[in-house]
Amino acid sequence: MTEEFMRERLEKVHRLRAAGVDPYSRGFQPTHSSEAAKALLGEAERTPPVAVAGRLMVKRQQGGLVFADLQDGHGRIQLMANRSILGDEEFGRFADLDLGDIVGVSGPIFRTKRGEITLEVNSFQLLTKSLRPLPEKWHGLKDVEIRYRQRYVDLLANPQVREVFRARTQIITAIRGLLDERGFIDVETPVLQEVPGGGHARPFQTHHNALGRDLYLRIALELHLKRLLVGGFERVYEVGRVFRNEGLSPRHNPEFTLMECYQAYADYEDMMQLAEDILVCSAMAANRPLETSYEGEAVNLTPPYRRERMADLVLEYTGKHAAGEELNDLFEEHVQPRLRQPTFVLDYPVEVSPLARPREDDPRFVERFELVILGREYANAFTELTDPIDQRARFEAQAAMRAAGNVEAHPMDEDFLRAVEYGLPPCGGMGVGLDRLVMLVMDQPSIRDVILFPVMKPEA
RNA sequence: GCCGGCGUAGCUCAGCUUGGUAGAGCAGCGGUCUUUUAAACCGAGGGUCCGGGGUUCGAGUCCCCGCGCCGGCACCA
Repeated sequence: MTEEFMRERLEKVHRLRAAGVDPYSRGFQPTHSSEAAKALLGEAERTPPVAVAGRLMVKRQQGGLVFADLQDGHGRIQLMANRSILGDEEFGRFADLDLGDIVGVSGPIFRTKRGEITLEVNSFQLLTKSLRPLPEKWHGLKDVEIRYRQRYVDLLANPQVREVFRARTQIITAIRGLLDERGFIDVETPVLQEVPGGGHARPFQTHHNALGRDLYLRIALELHLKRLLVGGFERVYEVGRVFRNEGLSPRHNPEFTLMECYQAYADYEDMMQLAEDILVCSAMAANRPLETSYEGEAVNLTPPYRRERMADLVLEYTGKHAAGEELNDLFEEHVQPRLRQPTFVLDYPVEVSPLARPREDDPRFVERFELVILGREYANAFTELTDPIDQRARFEAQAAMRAAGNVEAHPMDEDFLRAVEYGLPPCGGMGVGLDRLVMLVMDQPSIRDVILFPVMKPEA
């Protein structure tokens, strides 16, 4: 069927070329978007001619009239071609256009008897001939496999999907704006790294031919950003892709987008404030309310968020006094899934936080928090460890775990230690997984719904 | 990696339990129709039923293997 369909369209392409029409032409200049063209009419009966361009999505022929919906980057506008205006030949050419074709049209805007704001086609130009059939106009494209593999079809067939990705961009732009406004500078650090540090995750390995050595794709942004604080930048951030060689799930894509920021002379209390600001600014950027819901569950993102020490939460939910990795394990198993409203979980065990500053009153714990909403983490931050002697000891402890077979233990990074030995100012830092943030704000159930081209196995 | 569900026309879906060699709507094709809005009406088409094997006189349907997708677990601050 596809073969037959495409053969017919290809024959049409040849016929058009033979008739002197370029089915892949250019030079059409739209004067208005579909939205702007519709807005132009106001209360008037007719406007002067405008030019719009886009893809034909629906066609309805009524004898000497053809109605069609033209979709552009902003929305849709109805077109009406009239045989008695265009003449037989041009009208025939318009009626011969296919769904999926990209066309430029010119003419005045008016209102039909049914009240639909419509462009009366005075002239038109085929810009791009489409060779493949569009998904169904009413049900759209539902098959998730095609939606993810051929996102271009998903985007052109399902307007809500375009809105999600537009919102994603608006959220990230707003977060950048917030940080820029506060004096953070937007930097770029290496994706290809000798030592994949700053987190606990299995890295992707690659190879540089000319250097003749293996490199890793970064799993986090942290260690290079802190080097920049050593260099004298006092507030830095990066929005960047990181890569973790782990399983896939509705919450995990092997590559995802992380925002990390570091602020000299700040601590994790400041980062909590910043986290709240980022959540609020994200919801606003996407035009979503703070009192909202995710997959049907009510959630209120209005600050201030509850703050609880991890040890207190574990005691409350399990009745157990615990410390170290056991505390963290108990928290993750018994507490985190039950934290539904936004909660800052404070003061992690030092054993699971090799880059964070110990609490002065109890060095078994560090000044670290994670922001948990609906059982999921949205931010991870600490008052950074600035003592190079302690940092070296932490790395050595991690190296021992690594030697004992823990592949996710933090690797030794001598250059980072050297930087810290020059002097890292006291600072707070935070990381926010932006994909999951967009999922929350836009109420999307899968990370694949907020990543344009998620990782898939090969077809066939 | 393990467990479960799913895979039928370009798209959205029936048919599978109770085997008898495939159906609808939209899209496409041919025709009628000058203000339509999921938009009509008439007509003729269109399928390696994910792939491979097996059981059977006969498999879209039952069994086995494989592939892909979805979900859960494992993994994953």
